[in-house]
Amino acid sequence: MSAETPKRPPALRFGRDSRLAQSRDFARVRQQGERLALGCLIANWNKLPDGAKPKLGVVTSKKIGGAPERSRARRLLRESFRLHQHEFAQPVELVLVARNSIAGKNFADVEKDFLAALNKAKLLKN
RNA sequence: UUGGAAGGGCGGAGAAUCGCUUUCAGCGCAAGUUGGAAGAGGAAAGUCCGAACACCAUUGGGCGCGAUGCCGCGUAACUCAAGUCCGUUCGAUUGAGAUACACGCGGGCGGAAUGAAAAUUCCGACGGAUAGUGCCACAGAAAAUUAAACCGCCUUUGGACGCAAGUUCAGAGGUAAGGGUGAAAAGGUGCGGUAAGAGCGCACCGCGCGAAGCGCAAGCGACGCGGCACGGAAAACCCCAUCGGGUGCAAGGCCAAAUAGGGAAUCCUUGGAGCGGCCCGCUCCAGUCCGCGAAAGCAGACGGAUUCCGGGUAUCGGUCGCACAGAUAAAUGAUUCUCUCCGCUCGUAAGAGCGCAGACAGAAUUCGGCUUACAGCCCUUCCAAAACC
RNA sequence: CGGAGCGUAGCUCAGCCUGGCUAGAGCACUUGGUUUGGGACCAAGACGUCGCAGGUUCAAAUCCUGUCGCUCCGA
Repeated sequence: MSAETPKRPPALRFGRDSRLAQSRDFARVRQQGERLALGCLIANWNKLPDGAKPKLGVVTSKKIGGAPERSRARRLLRESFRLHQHEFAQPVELVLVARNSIAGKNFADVEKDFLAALNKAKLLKN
């Protein structure tokens, strides 16, 4: 993970243990965690102790559109998290809520909003 | 060739890297890791019908409720049997049985449009109005029980006027041909008939009843009889016949260990908390047992069912293999390259450039149907226009 | 998976059950009056594919069928 082993970057995996799966996990993060709205998403997060794995949950409500739009929004947000999961300053439980404006956006736009939100929340390393 | 209508079909291809779900194989005590294979649709949608499947209820019948309502044929999941080919494709075997008052096809009958007709096209919730109750606004004399006299027509009585023919006023009666109202006025046309009229009589048409014959049937119907009785509407209530028990995979099951919470047992022993200055004591909790009642999990659920070979007590191993999405805060994604389709621009052309393969849309127990959405392309038939032969 | 309701003028609703009358009410809008001017008030006016399509009927906002959209509820 440190800069001294740049030859083999850490694996960008996103398995079951990187996801929030239960309703009470979502409720805990959204009630007790911190919150920030920016661009096409709303971020809720709860800091975890060092050494834990970061976890992600995505909420796509019916307001976004039909099932294809909701699935696409979820996949784009999840991919953004997957590609940048090792850049967190501290492990967090993160719940991303998609807003209406995400419909029709491509991956680059969504990734930009994702990084901007995390920067503003001071969750990234740099 | 272009445009339109109807019907049917397709709904990009190949590759690289990083990921996800399922599964197989290898390595590893395990966590895991490496490699292979597979991974959204014609509508997966709406949830509008029906079926399967599961559980609950159930002697039988009645009432009620709902659905269906011309005739014939056909069709799924499913079940059974045979076979074990094909290898991933264009197409993942064949045969038989079974169900549908889902639906499809064909036919009959009815209606509408076009037409001189024949006919063609389209549409039809297509049992019953003589089982009963109720309704038919406005207009009109009258709107359904024996129909009904506003104008008119005819006969006639009385009065007035007039030489008379006759005119007019009032009344009595006949009359449904004509006018007028209406969506609809109680058969139509013609001839006879009559004071005037009238199925009053006759012919044809229509209607009703019967019927040889034809057709699997719905039904058609030569011919005969009847003077005509039967308005509309059951998508008003209703009657008749047929069918339907209810709930739905969040159905319905299972769960080693452990648990929020709960119940039981027990104060013998142990720990903790409270009352108390301390001990004894008392109370509570945990420890013990029970337990799917919440979360989580397994399974239902997407299948190697079956055959053959070898050994065995159960059964195990191998082989062939009709299988070939199986998620659960819910996989099927991200980035990039090449090709092709289509559109636009430039160009005589070859071609070049631009446009995110660009529409509707994401499986959730399974199957069949219906309906709705849909960029672009292809095929068939028909119609119209233009060009050519 | 199952159930219930709604769609009528720019907005909020009535009328639908039991078909016919001019599709109506309030707010909003326009014009005129009143006032020094505005508001309020008075008078007049305009505003409707009754969500869409088809059917039944002489006649449909109303009855029936299909369809589209929206809202809510239960496990």
